[in-house]
Amino acid sequence: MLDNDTRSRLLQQYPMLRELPGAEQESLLASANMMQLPAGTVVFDENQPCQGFPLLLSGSIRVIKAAPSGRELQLYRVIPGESCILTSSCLLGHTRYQARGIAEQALEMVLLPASAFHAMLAGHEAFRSYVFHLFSDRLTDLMQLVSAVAFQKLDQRLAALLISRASPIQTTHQALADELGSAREIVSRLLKGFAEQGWVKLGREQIDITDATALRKFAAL
Amino acid sequence: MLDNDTRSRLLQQYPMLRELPGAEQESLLASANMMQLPAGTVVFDENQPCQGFPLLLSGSIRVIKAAPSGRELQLYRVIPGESCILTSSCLLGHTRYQARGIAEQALEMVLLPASAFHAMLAGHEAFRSYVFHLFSDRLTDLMQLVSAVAFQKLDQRLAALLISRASPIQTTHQALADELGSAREIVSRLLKGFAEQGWVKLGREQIDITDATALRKFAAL
DNA sequence: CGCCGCATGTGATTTTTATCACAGACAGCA
DNA sequence: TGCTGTCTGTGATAAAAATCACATGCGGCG
Repeated sequence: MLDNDTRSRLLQQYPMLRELPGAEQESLLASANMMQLPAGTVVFDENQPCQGFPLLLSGSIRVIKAAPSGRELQLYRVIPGESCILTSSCLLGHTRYQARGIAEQALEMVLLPASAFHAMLAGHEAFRSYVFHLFSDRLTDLMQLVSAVAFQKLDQRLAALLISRASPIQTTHQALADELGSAREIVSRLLKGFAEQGWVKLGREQIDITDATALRKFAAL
Repeated sequence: MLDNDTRSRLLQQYPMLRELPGAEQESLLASANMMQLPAGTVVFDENQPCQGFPLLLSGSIRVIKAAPSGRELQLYRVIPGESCILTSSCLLGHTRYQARGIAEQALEMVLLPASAFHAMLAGHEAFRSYVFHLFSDRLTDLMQLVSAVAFQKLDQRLAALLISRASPIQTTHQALADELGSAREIVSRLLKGFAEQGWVKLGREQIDITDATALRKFAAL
């Protein structure tokens, strides 16, 4: 059961819900639950069965693969409005999660029970189309990622990662390494190289991009 | 327009089509086209717009990412009954292909026009469910692949590839390398190692697995 | 048979990434 | 102010892969 404020935020983030007939919308929201999770929470984990369909209101989820060695690689990030396609996949295929989801910041999300998810999918074009597009986008992302991991050198991937963020990038080298699936020392050394080229300026937990053009060019090839 | 033989093969490979009401089925099949392509044909390529939805009757398609260097990596293989999810993704997202599809053997396939695909998706639960499951399976595959490429050593990946095939494996080292996204020499050397362990016996364009258990164990970890 | 094209073996070398092992540095806090 | 935990820099080394450069060899075909 959701309060009015939550409802309106939900409808704002997920416009497709607005297309539901009123009664339907009512029963859907009645069956949903609000959840709040602190940053760092493992939202779901590999091999775990799937609870329901999450609709993110605030915060973000890093979806990662963890290697036994402790290294990890980010598959993608879920932001409000996007929901988590991996969950759809689990719910549809009745399989288990194949990755881990970690709350990057504190999360607010609404959890739709599996039954509601299936009903929505069966009954509502808007919802269906939303889920299809999610799938489609993720598939594209993942194919890009595979290709990058297989064929690109780490320096290029790092450069691409940097330019994908707004300039004073506040993060640790370890976090960047985790996103790229590499080790912290490597990232540190590469960043040092970039700094020597005058492309970035390094500080503690901060990276300023000073020559985005050069970085971009380097990332492209 | 399809002949009767093609129709019956289609319905056999794609049982979900049988669930369509007769008239519907009729119009669908009327709009479809039969295609035959020789082995080696590039069925679709990166950055190309999408023609329609393929239903494979025989043969198989290797879906790959090609690096500028000439190296390539197989993302997955499409076999009859499976269709090509990448195409769905294109049709749904109105984007272009993000990979290349190559006919591994001669293909027979039926091409559904985009309009028919959309109509089916909107109108028929069976078809929808079919497409959703395809998406779901591919997503799982791709996540596995990313993880393998990022974290596993080539020898393990090669071992896994070998045990996934029926024993006298008829292929070239180059083809294996292309599937793994690596170079021929590496595969040759690794195979030699496996042979020295007594796990396989090597011949020209042929690999016999002599100790599947050991290979499997090695692949697992 | 002899030749040609592809498939494979292999050494040498380089590049890239990972690992290990610390040292210094900074920030917040007691 | 001094301590502590985290973040970062760096050298040394190892490991894995890629690259280059040929040699060898098999098989089919003219």
